[in-house]
Amino acid sequence: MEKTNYKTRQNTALLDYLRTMPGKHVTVSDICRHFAACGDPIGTATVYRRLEQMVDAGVVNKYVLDPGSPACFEYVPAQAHGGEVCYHCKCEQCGRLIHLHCEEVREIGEHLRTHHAFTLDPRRTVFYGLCADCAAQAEREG
Amino acid sequence: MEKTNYKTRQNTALLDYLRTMPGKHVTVSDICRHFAACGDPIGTATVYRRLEQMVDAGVVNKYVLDPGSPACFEYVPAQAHGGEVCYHCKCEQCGRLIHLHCEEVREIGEHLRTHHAFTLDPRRTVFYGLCADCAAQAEREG
DNA sequence: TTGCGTGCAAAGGTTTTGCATGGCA
DNA sequence: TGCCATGCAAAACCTTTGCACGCAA
Repeated sequence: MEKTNYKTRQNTALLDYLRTMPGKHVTVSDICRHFAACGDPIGTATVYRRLEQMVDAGVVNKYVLDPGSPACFEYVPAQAHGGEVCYHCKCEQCGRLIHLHCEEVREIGEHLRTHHAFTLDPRRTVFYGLCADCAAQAEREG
Repeated sequence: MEKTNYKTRQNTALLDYLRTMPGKHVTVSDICRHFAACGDPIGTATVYRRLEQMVDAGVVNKYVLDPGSPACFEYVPAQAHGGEVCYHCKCEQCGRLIHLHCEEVREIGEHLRTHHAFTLDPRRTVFYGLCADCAAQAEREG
């Protein structure tokens, strides 16, 4: 269902920028600040619109943390497209993003489909929680 | 870290209302509309403030789905306090929210903790994908 | 009487949308 | 030339906060 995709300066620049940091997450304001600093500014609305397209196309992942705080976007490396899909764990404390390639984890998708009639979308699904460091710290603090 | 807790009309009414629908999701505007219709209105700010307290106390769960759309709140039945949380599947197509109480699904948390040193937070984690109906429809059209 | 709880209104922030202009094809 | 993409500004939205008043203890 991808719409037309003109090759504009902004479109190309945005994708190139995201490609330089696969797996890293950035916010819309991060992106706008970057291009503004480069002397090649891109409008906020345009960034939102292009990003939404990329998410639909599966090229970019979108993560929603808290309401009020901006959403995070992340470029998905090419090898992950359509083949090696990975899940993500996001630490609520330090924001660290952990990639999962474990087969056991992927089985959850199978379980959901067969037992719950639900087709899981790994691109959109994020496991939230605490990473080892932050969990240990929370443990100490009580 | 719970603060003082006066027994006010609003506080009691809100908790009573939530208790009538354990496991169901409501938004802040849902709540306000309900009490306004009852002729016993409660201010929006108050609802937010009391809800935040209840979340801290573990009496209520808060789910953040999409930015822009309101957060969902859910009363946690007494027997569930302290661990018995459920997972959620959100259909990207029709927006339907499905509750999961399956033990197999919950095992994913165990796996993540033991094999990936990640402490899963079920209250924040939402599985995105397609429900049975929408998946079937996508199949036909695709 | 003390101090928290309440509610209104306004602020704060992110995201979306309307509309005229500019650029790709 | 036709039409989509862009960008500015304003709107829409949820949520938080400031402040005066009311009510529980």
